[in-house]
Amino acid sequence: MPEQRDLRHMRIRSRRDLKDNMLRTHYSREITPDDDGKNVVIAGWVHEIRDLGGIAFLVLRDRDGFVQVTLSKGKVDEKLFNLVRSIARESVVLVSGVVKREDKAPNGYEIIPSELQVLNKAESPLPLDVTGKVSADLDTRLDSRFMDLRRQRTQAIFRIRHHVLRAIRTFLENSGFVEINTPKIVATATEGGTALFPITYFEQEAFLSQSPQLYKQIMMAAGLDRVYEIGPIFRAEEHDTTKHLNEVSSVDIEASFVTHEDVMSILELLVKSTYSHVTERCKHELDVLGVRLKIPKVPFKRLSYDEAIDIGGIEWGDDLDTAAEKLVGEKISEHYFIVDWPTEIKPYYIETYEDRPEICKAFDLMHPRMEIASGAQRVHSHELLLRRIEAQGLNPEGFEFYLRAFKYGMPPHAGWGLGLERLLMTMLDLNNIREAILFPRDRRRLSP
RNA sequence: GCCCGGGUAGUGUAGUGGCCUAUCAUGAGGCCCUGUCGAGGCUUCGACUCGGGUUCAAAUCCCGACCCGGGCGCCA
Repeated sequence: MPEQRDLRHMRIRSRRDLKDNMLRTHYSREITPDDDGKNVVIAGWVHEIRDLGGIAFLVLRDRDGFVQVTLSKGKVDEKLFNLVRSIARESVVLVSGVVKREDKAPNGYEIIPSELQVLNKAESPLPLDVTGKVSADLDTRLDSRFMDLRRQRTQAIFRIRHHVLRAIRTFLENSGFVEINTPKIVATATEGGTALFPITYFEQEAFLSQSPQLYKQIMMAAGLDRVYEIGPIFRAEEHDTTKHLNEVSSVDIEASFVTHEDVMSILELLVKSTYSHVTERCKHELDVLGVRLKIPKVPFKRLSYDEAIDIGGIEWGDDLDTAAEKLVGEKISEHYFIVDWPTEIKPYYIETYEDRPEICKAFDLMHPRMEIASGAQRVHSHELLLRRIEAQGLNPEGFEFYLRAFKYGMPPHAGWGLGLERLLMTMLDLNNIREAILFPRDRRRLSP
């Protein structure tokens, strides 16, 4: 059983052993001046070559940073010296050599190479400048996203995105949430408003999911109590702004035996803990982006819809338009909630106040720049839910799979959905939401 | 979809009727240079989105198409 032997072999390997079997022995950050005299193999991209005639410097870039490889004429093999001078930037190389402590070198050390392999040549000219000397338009950058991601700034954004996701998962995990995955190919719309992307599902009509709303609610009937999902949602709206995308990453939670107030606390604590985590773990990245994070204080301000429209200068029953959103944002100037929305402008599945059915237990989480999340206490009575669906002019037949879950013991529950890209965009003060997603899908962009 | 602005070397820009065989930076090619770190010096290469029109003359003005940016709308 050769496979079994391999598996056993794998299991006893330490990290060190594994590394010995890889092309490189060290990432740039793993080398210090104290490694003076040590043999290392480093690998990465040729960031720059500075050829001074008698001495040449190759700046090698890997995931973690830069390493200077120094070649002095007469001290290294002449073939190697000439090879280095001829390599096109952004080519992929493997360098074996000795670490030398050197105060004149950028990190206090440099590599004196004994061998250099060009693993893959890069064509020239490059589609955009990686070093940061010349800027490029977002459109140009997105066309060559792989190259754009080699730039420090872009990479910083996506490393922070990784840490934001980690922080969210850790927080929800510690709060008793179970991660789930729900279908992205669906048969019906979740709610009335937003447009859906139709797709062909064998001989049936189907759509890309606009929200996991219905499925996460069904999970409340499954008795999981607290669930969350981080996944894509699709909206076929023809919007063309710096804060909308047609494919978004949504962070959704749903929890049983709680009120909308409870999930609002969870949401504000999650935002706060995400900011803290990023502040602690992404110092370098924040520095690259020139962002100084202020960790928001909880509880966030609660603003009623009535107060919000008063500041925004709009009529009762209207949703906040861009101008109103801006006015309120400027006035509050930190994260806040808008609560107690008119029932008629929110979806059917939101619970109304018993004494005032014209307003409902919905909330939006706002950053001064824009909305970043919305949620509510849900209707959990089958009878009431059916009436609300009909009242919104929707056909209950399409919701049969959903309504069934409310017939056999559905607990009271509440939840919310948070736009990951908007969280990132507001956190890092990015001016376009497309900066916060690797391969944005918008009205005109379907590739790469 | 509407309003406004724009499209110039691989990239980012200057140029609003003749001074444009088009500026600057970056890059690429060649030469010089033994401590660069946005290396430097000399040198060469490389572009007016497309189609139509006005004019003696168009990168520049007009019309149309396509594309891009900003604002708004749509949208939770």
